[in-house]
Amino acid sequence: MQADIVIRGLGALAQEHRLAAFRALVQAGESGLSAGTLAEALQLPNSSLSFHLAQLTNAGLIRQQRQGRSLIYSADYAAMNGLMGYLTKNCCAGSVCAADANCSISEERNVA
Amino acid sequence: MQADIVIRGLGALAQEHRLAAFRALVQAGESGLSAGTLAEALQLPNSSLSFHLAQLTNAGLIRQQRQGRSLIYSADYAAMNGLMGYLTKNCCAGSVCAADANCSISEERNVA
DNA sequence: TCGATATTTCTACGAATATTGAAACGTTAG
DNA sequence: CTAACGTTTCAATATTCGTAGAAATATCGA
Repeated sequence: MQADIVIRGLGALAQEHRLAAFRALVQAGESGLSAGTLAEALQLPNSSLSFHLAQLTNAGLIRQQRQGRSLIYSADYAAMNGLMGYLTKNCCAGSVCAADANCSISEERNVA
Repeated sequence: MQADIVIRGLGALAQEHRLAAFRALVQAGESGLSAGTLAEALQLPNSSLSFHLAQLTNAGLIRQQRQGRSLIYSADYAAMNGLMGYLTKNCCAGSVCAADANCSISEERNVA
């Protein structure tokens, strides 16, 4: 995991509606939620939500899958884990979360 | 930890120079680094770095402390841990980073 | 095929962010 | 007190983001 994708992931989550959407998708689990369901849950116009879902998709944090007329979105847990792994390794040197560092991906060494 | 401060924290880290600055401060430990040292390390004009440090400070991720003519910045580990805690609890329901869960799932499955 | 449904893309615009030289501010040394 | 130093704030500008109605695209049922 390199800084570039990490930054996109952080940026994707750093917005009220997107964080809410991602939380909802994480909670929804593998089966995911349709765009319409999410729009209603978050009280957002469809076009606005679509914009945010595109951001999350572009950051690799969620995935899209058509089911009939609906598009079902679901959280990409692996991507989120990668993000957490980077933060744990690079931004938590001092304390609690450093204890979990060896639990994460152990292969990469990002210097830049 | 509420969503609002989490969003500010994520937003603060979601930028190339700020992520680099925060990483450097985490690495520097409790003693921190002066603004000038950071500016040189990151190859940024002082005024640009100052803007980014203000963002990080405003998000509560770093602290400032005067020492002579210099301002020493240092990472606030507790804030970062709070951020990680929120993400772990709210955005990682499914898998590895769920703290208690299996640390061995995605060993080599790192999708960039 | 036609019309309804689900969703995205287009468009436009105000708000927020990033950048950097110049000016201002606090601190220290002489 | 004055000059130099370290840093921030100001000002101006360019870029990106967030929003939401309208138009376009894809799918389904009749």
